[in-house]
Amino acid sequence: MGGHFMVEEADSEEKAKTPYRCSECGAADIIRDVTRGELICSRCGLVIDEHMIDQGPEWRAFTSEERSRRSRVGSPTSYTVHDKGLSTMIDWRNCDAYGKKLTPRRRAQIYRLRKWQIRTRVHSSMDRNLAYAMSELDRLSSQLGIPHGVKESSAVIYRKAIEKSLIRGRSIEAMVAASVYGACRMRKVPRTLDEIAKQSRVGRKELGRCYRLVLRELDIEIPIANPIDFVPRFGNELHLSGKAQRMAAQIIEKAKEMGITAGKDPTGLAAASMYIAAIMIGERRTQREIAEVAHVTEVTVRNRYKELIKKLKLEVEI
DNA sequence: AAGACGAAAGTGGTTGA
DNA sequence: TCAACAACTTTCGTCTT
Repeated sequence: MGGHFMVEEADSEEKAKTPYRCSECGAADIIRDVTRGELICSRCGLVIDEHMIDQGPEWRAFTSEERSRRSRVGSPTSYTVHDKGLSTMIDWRNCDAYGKKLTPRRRAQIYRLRKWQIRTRVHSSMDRNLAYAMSELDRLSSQLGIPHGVKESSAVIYRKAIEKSLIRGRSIEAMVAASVYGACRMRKVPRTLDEIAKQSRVGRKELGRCYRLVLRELDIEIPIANPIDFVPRFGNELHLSGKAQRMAAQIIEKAKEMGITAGKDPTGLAAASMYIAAIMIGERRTQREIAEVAHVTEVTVRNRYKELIKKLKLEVEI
């Protein structure tokens, strides 16, 4: 029993989501792997679309479109150009160059111009910060291999953080890292705190603190970590089939229904259900292999999967 | 010999007084 | 602010395949 439950349903759901069919085998059994930004045929493994992928450092070769998109969030990377082109000052007197009073219409225009000049000046004070932050964001996101969209979200979060002046007294690096973590959670492309901490010069503790601050001060809706989101990434690292991954997802789903997921490490849960699923499908992996990709210990995998089997009444011959 | 198992002690974070 | 607490980790000896 249960060996292939609901696989069909998963299929139709995917079909509804993506119009794609595999050009190799014609199957509509397409898996969307957000982590890698790929659409993959789960039957033959053909990568159908990898356009969502973030190619890491290469993206620095800006297209003009990309440059304009980036200028929305950041500033030029050079420290020297900040004031260039902005050095004209608008006089505060409402007179023209000859000392004549301005017409009301003209005055209104000048008023708007002044306003914008002030605004741009405020911006330029942020620029130094942003310039540094964005280059750090570049580095971090390419090292972590996160997709473009998530990076953009990170930038938006960071900007909000600046506007609320949350950066003061904290390191830029830490706040960038926290923004990235938040964006990953938001976009359901989970990275663990540890993974991010390892790539930045920020300790796990500090990163967690900053993240919580960001969470509290800017009210961003961030979905609670879902173990299922880890499945595709871990699954690919373990070379598990799509079938096994779906099975793991279903086990997690069941566990959630039974309410035994609260307070448990989501990565541990993902690891355990993948262990079970792999065995059920006949693609057994050792606890050690799984523990390694999930960054938890074998003991945790063990404890979780014992609990899952017991509570979910899964019968598995180990 | 590698993998799985579980006990015991330690660690960092949350909670409630 | 502090102690209790639950979850997770580390370590290690034993059992199983």
